[in-house]
Amino acid sequence: MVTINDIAQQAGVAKSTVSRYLNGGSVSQKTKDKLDTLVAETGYRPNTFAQSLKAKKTAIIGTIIPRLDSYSANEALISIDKGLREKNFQLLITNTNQDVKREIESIYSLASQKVAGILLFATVVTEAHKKAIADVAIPVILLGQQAGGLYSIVHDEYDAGFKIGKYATDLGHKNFLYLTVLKADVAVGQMRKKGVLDALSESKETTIELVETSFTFEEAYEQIIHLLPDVTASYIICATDNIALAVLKAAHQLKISIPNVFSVSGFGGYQITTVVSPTITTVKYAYQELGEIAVENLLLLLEGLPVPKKTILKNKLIESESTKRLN
Amino acid sequence: MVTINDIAQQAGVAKSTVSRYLNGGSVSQKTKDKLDTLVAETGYRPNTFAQSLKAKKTAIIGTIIPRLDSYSANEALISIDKGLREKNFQLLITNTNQDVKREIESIYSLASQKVAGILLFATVVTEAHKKAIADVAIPVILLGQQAGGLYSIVHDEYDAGFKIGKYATDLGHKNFLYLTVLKADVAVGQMRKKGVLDALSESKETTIELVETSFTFEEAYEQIIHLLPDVTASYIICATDNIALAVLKAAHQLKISIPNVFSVSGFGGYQITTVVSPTITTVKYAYQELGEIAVENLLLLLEGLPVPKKTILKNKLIESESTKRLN
DNA sequence: CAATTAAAAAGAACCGGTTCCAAAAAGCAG
DNA sequence: CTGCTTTTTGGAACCGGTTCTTTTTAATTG
Repeated sequence: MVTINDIAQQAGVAKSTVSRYLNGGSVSQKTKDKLDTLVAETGYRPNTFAQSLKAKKTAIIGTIIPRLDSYSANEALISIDKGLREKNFQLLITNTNQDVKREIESIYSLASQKVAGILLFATVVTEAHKKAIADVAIPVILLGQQAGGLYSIVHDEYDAGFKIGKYATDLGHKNFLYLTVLKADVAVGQMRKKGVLDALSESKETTIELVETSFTFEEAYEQIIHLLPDVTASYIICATDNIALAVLKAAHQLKISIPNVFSVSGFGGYQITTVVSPTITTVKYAYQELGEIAVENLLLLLEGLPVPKKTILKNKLIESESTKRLN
Repeated sequence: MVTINDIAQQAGVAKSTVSRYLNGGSVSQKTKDKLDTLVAETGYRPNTFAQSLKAKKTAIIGTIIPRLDSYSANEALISIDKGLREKNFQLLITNTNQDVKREIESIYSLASQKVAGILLFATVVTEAHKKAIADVAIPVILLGQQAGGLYSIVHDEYDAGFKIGKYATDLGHKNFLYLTVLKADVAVGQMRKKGVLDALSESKETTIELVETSFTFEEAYEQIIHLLPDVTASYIICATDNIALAVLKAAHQLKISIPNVFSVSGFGGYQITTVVSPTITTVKYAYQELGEIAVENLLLLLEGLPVPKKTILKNKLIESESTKRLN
């Protein structure tokens, strides 16, 4: 690989001159011409390590995502990528495969790679997270989860849950099955659920059964196909669209008609909810906006400017074919 | 940020001693203990830039993907990520947003970041690609597309197309609509199509109309919803599962019953084809295997070992509910 | 206990850039 | 043509690690 020294030597100038040339400093027309051709010929590109080593910083933003096939993370990543590109930052994506330990590792690992900032799609926020974030002296913004004292951008999970609960009881439903995810997930497992429960409790004589399932489609499907025949509820509230899809498939497999036997709704507003039949009632989250604000805030932090500790994003109920009025 | 010099100074030893300690060289128990606590206290982590600068290489593999929400790329990325992690390599993902110019840029950019190797999910392979790959003296493997002289791992596109064509004519279909993508895409736009056409030509009195559409669901849907009412064919061959999904949605919107009015099939074997109703007949590609082989071959190349220039992956026809026998 | 050997630590050079400062070259006015 | 200013260039130091060589310290042995 050709280095700045090679270029300097071939041009018969000092490497400091080449460096100045590369960075738009004052060089004579003569040496400029000489270096122009030399750089073009050799295809020379500065070693970014050497640059970053000297500069003590990079133009790289690290993102930590739980899964590579997460719809919500991908949607947000698209706008993050776009936003960063406009500001000449590079995006580094790290996958943790939903392993909390790897989330922590990734924070440290990104820090030793001297990324300028970190966007963390956390599943849970433990003390280890807080310690890691404090240890690495790098701006970190949590996405989709919140924790006291840390910068975070979150969806209004409680409101989303409440909207669904209200909507379902307004349709006249009384008996519910709620397919949730592990409680440790504060945003989905707790806030969202609390919204649902609060809304249901405003209506008379409602019952709700809680069953914990998985984020992944396959695991959820396996569980649901066994569970579905015994469901007596008239409305299944799924904690994510993925779970709702699993219910739909299981129902189709078991020849259970939706929404006639029971109504189903999800959370997320994944595009796929509009593609399947029946289309799924859901709450659409502002993933794209999440990404935009994440980039905006992170870049402000990098400049040392003040940024709100917590941003809450609005969502929207999308009424669709998978739910039915009872009264 | 704490550096090796800080550690050395606080421990009262030379930085070379600290380096030796960190890399498992011989150090006395006394200094070992001292450094143990010091490193733990300060949370010291070596600056990877400085390390890579000296080592003149990294343990990072760069991947270039056309879209962040590409199912096929994501499926492959999952196994790539897994494979690399096992070998202690890090994965760096670069998105090009389907911009060929950015594909080329990314190759150079990854090179100046001194990645050990590059996995390129190319959409097309131009001369500029070949030049870039030659310029950067780094192993590059093309995924999903092929080009003379370059390492590549591809799906058997021709065979996939032929399978669908054979299957459809066996069902008794004669009149086809083929929704394809831009011709510049050799793998999908040409090879796959050729397989279909060859299979159809083996059957008597078949007609086929070709219409070019987009890789993205939304664009394809917009086009198809206008086109569908006038379709006279009995079978719509979609060049990707995404397009097939768009046809399904448009049909549902227009109250056209599939497979009764016409049959529909895709290519890819996306999970979602098994979730929708009707489930979609498709050819399932070995994305996971693609990722595994990609990692395996790239690591062999890094060791200077011989690797086949071209690997062709098998695929499998998945017969499903979206297609119907005519005879 | 001195001589020999092994283990541990220190010191310097290097990786490939950037930046600061001093030196050289060029330009300009009197 | 001289002296002064401005522009261009060269040299050295530095970023934070690793590695090689040399020196110091500790252990072993006759």
